[in-house]
Amino acid sequence: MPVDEGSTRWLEPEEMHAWLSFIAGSALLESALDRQLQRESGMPHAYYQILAMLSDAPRRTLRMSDLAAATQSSQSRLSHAVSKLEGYGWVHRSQCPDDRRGTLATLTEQGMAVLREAAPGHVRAVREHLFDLLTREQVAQLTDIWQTVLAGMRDRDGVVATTRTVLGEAAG
Amino acid sequence: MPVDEGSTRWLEPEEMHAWLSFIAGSALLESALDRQLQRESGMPHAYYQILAMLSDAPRRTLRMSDLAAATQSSQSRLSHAVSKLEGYGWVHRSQCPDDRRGTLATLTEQGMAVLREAAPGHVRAVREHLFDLLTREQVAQLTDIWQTVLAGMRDRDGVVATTRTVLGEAAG
DNA sequence: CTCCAATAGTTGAACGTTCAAGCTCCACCG
DNA sequence: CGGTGGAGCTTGAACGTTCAACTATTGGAG
Repeated sequence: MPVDEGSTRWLEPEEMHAWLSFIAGSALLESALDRQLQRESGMPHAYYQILAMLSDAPRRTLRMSDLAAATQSSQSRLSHAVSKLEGYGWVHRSQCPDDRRGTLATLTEQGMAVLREAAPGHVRAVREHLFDLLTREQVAQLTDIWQTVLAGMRDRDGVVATTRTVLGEAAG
Repeated sequence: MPVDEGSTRWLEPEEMHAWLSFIAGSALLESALDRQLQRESGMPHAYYQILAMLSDAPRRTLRMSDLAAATQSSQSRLSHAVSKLEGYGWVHRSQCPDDRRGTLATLTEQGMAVLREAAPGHVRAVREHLFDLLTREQVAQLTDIWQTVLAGMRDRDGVVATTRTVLGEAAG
């Protein structure tokens, strides 16, 4: 229940325009990517990200909590997702040696193969809908903007969001 | 099923960094907004957007298809959502006079009241997580980037995405 | 005028996510 | 060393979205 009344700093026209542009653009972009992946590889973008992060990790293995942080998903969401991926045979769960509460998720050979199949189409879509439309400068600006937002999150919520390193071309 | 092999233009390091930053930042931002709205006003961000768009329309009324375009949602998604909102008494459906296939959605007084209650907290969250962290210049860059993306979508898919005008301070 | 493709909207089932609860195990304090 | 708070993960139900039908209506083309 909002308390405010009177003291609200509404968005200024330029901010409102920026906000509507971002909301609209990013929603359409995300749904385009989701549809492309669903159509050509039978998985949502979120699952692709899980596979991609795993593919880039040492031994293609990550602890559930690290994988959750790397994909910006809740533990619950990740747990459900990995169950599904495990059902497909794309990911394998095992017990964490040093911490018996822990679970390790490993990308299987089959999962790797699926990812390799999916990657080119996905990258093409990302290019087509985003990077091929932007200048080098805009790419740099995009990075700065979202790094700033991420830094803000970290300051607020205490350290989270361990945006993993490169991930390279997911299917190297 | 991807065809490619060999000819894929992978993302360059700067693009990869931009991509991961954007994906992570926007996901965390969106989920922060969703949680704030759910907690303080009992509705997801998508529903807020529907109410906001209606509040800004003449007679607080929009045709379903226009409302769908304005909120970047599929007709199906909107139809389900409006059913829910109608159940709460926040939106009212009526038949379109000029086109008997059409349906009009109108924001009720009660819906307007709920939106007015929700708006300050939502705007505060948007500021806190985004605009208060960015410079004026970055706000302008953000706008340009996403307008470019939207233009790309329109070129590709043929005209869609009628990003409505201002929407003002949703609760004027 | 009659057809017929296209447009507008809805519906139900399948899917993925959130939320709250629960379980196991670790860590640390006394 | 027993106890307790918290971390790590999972589960099931509720929720919102997608997908694929399906109905009803419109706007031409012949």
